Amino acid sequence: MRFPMIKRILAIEVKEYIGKEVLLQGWVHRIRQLGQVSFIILRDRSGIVQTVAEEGVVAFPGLSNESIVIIRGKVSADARAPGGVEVRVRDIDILSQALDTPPIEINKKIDLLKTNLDTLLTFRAVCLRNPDILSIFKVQAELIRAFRQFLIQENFTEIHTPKIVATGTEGGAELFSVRYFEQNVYLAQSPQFYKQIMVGSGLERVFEVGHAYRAEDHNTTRHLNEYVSLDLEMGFIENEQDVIELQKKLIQFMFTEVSSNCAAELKLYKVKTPQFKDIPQLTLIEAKEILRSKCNKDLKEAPDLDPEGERLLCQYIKKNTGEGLVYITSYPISKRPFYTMPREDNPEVSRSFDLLYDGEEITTGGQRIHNYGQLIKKMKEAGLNEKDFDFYLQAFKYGMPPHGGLAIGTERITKQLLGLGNIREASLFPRDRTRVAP
RNA sequence: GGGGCUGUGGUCGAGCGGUUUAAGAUUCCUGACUGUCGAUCAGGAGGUCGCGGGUUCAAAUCCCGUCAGCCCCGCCA
Repeated sequence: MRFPMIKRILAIEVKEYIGKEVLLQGWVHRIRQLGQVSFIILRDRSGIVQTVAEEGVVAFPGLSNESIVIIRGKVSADARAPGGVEVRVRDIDILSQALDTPPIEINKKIDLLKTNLDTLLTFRAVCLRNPDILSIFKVQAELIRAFRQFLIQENFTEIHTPKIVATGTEGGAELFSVRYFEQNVYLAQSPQFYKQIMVGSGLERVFEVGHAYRAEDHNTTRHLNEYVSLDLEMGFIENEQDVIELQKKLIQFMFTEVSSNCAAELKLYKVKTPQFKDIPQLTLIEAKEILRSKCNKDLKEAPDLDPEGERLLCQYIKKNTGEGLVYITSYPISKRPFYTMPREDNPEVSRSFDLLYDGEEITTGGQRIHNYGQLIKKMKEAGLNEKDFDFYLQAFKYGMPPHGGLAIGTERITKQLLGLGNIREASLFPRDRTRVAP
């Protein structure tokens, strides 16, 4: 170590050290060489800062983009520098040299970077260095952090439930099968049963940030076979409206936090968080009627909206109310899992809901059945064997409060917020129909 | 699972039977420039046009197969 006396500072802190000697460590983001003066742009976790080498870069053989360096120099205020401050290079040490030119352009702005998604994913480790691409995951981390903070404030307890399970939530068709010593097990498609059990355990209010696995043969811009689910479940509710009310506050909090803590990242993607007053609610029947009468789309007897219907409906709602989100409620019970609570006044209609955000579903939730006998009956009707679900049914047999919950798709809300074209962009290392590496 | 489409230097792409020695942009290398900030200017490097077969006097271009990828639908977070 050549400069043991000086502590490292970050790029963002340079402006606080005008006139002082500093030590920076980071990546060579870009070199601009002009005759006898060279600009070396340094990148670290806090951002980028300009350094100036008066004698040119020839004094530092081996210096190239992406090499890891230690730069020592004096901070000077200069109106010509970006941000009005720069570091006058005294010395550079190369900690780790980049041996080759990166396959994609790391220092390019996102709107100038024309690289295809497939290439970006193939060179994922390299392309994540691009600050604009990396900022997607700063926003995502903030969404998750805010989700966690809000729920903790609301007295929820964070739980971690198994992803290796013996049975699925709905039966087994969309589950990945895994060899587990001498038996066959599955990857959990949802923490549904476990979070309900934990409501019954006495925690009342629980949440989980965890992976969910879907062995569905889909290949679209909004599906992953492994995704991060933001789940919550709460006891002692009146009905699904209590869950919706909580989620409205939750979503508002998440967006407010991202808006203030990720302002630069949102600006980069030219987006703003939705500034909703109140998220409107439509029953499925009302939604279909709007589509039929206002959007010239007749879904007839369809038990759900199709993707085009979701897009058109959101456009209509935005035009007429300014809201970017909309709840769809009262789905037919036949379209929902067996544990979904039916309405007392109409057992064909469920107390479940979806939340659409700019034309795409980001949440499904609802009230669940808490009556043991009713649950068994529904389970049998769904063709499931109650013996396989004894671990789950125990929670109900000995008394279960009325409860409900929901799940938010992390990659989906990230994609919708940033206006990304493909959900794979919102996953660090996406798992889709064919991609299992990197 | 069904349907549509695309594979051309590191990256992005034009060309879609014959003056094509495969355009252009960007990256990279060399040179010029003491204030760049998508630097600029000059020069240079980099491609058996995904792979295999076929049609033709002639194939990046047409046909078949194959592999890879993208998009839409069903389903869902």
